[in-house]
Amino acid sequence: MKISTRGRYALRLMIELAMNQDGDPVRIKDVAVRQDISAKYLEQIVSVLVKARYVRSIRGPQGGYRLTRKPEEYCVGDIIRLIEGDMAPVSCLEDEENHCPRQAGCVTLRIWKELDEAIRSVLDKYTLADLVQWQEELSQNYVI
Amino acid sequence: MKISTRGRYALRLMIELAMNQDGDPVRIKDVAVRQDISAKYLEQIVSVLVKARYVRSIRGPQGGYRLTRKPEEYCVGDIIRLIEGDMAPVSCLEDEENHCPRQAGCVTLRIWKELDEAIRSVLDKYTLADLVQWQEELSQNYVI
DNA sequence: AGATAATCATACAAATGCAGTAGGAATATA
DNA sequence: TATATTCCTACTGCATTTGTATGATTATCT
Repeated sequence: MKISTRGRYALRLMIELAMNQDGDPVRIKDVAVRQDISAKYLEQIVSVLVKARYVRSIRGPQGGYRLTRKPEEYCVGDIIRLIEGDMAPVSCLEDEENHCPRQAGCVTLRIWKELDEAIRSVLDKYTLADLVQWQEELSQNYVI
Repeated sequence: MKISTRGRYALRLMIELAMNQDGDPVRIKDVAVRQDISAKYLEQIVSVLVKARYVRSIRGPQGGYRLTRKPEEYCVGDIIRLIEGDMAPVSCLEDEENHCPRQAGCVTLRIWKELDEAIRSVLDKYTLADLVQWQEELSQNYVI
């Protein structure tokens, strides 16, 4: 039960954008180098973010990407779920209503629901702003 | 990020065994029918449980499987992890020590650690005895 | 002893998802 | 017009998942 590279890459990309919100738009190529990710692969990932209006793209030279909102308005769970799909640990819990015919007598479901809640609460607890702040704290430690 | 059928089937199998601890050994065939799982597939899963000494097998006619310990001595996480492998949400957290070269400057790691903890705490919170009890409560409700 | 009922072992296979690679089209800048 | 960037889509290799299939082994019962 792993988070895929797509989800993790998307989050790292979003952190980079959040940290450069005041400067020029951020190019995929640069992120790819800094984060050691295939640029072509990152392109596919960012295109999902663009379509969801999480980021805005600027084409042509001096182009790149920018967040459309403030970092504190993106919670980690939103980004992960957008790229990764539903994060429910079992498919019974994906939709609003459970379609599993066994659900009435299924005691394991109770565990999965609790697990789902736990996962959700961690992922929805932090925003990009938190991650940016941690990153800045980290960098400071290294400079000193 | 889903729990596989193998892990879920294993848990349901273990619940069946826990509920029949006093009676005859439980046959795979019967569990397969009741739980609507391929018997041959279940055989493969149970063999892992046998090798780990989570259950004992009795061969030949009137044979089947039995728990080796009391239901309250199996926590859900143990069963899931045995069948499913490590449940850490990222591979960096699989081993005792993190081998990722990026770890020192990786802020997302903090999220994944917290997520790992949350998952672990839910899965390790309940034992087979809890599940058996819930199952019995459920059945009662239907009888009345 | 022999038929039978169960577990045990292993190989195979179809489907799916993951993690990219590849090639080029579209667009904006200088 | 050359260039730098995003955008689009197809393809591919690999691993994992979810089983099937076949038969060997072992114990029981008549």
